[in-house]
Amino acid sequence: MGEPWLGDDEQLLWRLFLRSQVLIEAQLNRQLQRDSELSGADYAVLVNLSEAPEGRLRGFELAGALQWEKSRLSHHLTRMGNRGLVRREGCPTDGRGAFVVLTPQGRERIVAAAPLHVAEVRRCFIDALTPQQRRAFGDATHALVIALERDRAD
Amino acid sequence: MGEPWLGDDEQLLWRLFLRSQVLIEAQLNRQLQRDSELSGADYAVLVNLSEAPEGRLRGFELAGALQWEKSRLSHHLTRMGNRGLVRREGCPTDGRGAFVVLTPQGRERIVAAAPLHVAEVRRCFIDALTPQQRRAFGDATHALVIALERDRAD
DNA sequence: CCAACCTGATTGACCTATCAACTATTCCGC
DNA sequence: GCGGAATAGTTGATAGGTCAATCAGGTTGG
Repeated sequence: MGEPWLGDDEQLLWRLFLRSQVLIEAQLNRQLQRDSELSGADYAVLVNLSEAPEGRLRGFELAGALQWEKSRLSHHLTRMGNRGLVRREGCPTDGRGAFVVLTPQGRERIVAAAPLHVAEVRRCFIDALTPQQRRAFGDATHALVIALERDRAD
Repeated sequence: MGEPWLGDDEQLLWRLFLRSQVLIEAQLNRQLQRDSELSGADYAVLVNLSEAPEGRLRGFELAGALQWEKSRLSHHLTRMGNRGLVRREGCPTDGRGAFVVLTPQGRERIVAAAPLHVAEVRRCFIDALTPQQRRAFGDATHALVIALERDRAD
């Protein structure tokens, strides 16, 4: 299926999708910064660590979960380390590796931030859609993610 | 509607949405860079200019269309200017303002890039969805954008 | 057992984005 | 018209992201 160019409806759909991305990302980053002094990236790191046993993960696990490049993770952890949110710890069983550990401070911060952030997600994403729209949206998004991941072959 | 925390299905929906954003953005940026040596940001600027009469827009119009901060636009235009893609031109009727103008080079580049990019959008977005999914998805995304824009009150 | 290769992670250079401060001009009410 | 507010745009400092190079520690085949 599919001719070259995009039809009007297809174009509209695409532009709406792009716009929704930009708007929602901006809105949520604003909320995090305002209420919790965290960036979206900070939040994602903290959520992953806080859900891991003992608040610790190997670097490559964290990078995989976030789908970040290792160098991005390394730089970001350095900055978060300077703010006292995380700490690096050598791995006893693999001399190359390191654990990333949530500090008590970091845990406090994510515990305080999460409810506010989730409320904002609900307010401007979940509650903006009717239950039918949510189902349809989830269905379509799922198809999209499947296709994109097959495409990347990862 | 809407209790505090998110249910499992809501959580899944949200994480799918985030993931689809990351994947599709990465995929399209890769394609643009590989085939046309343009970033997504470059492409967005060039599309907006190329669709404007005479390939020229006032800075604030361009910033509005892209939903960019003025300083981001200014920096980005400087860089694109250095690469010969756009040019700044004073505005005769408003001494503060400036036009951003597509150079012949810039037009060549966007004309060459667009078909390849559109083909990729079709391949990994449009064609990944069935016609019903497209309709439902468009409907939901539209609701989302409306809500977000009302929210921003802009 | 050791050379070649792979993996986990860091670093530095460079590019891009954001924020706050600033300049210059226009608009507006009186 | 004039003083203050609003608008258009630039700049510089700083934070964040990407790429290529590097390094140390594992792994494996001959």
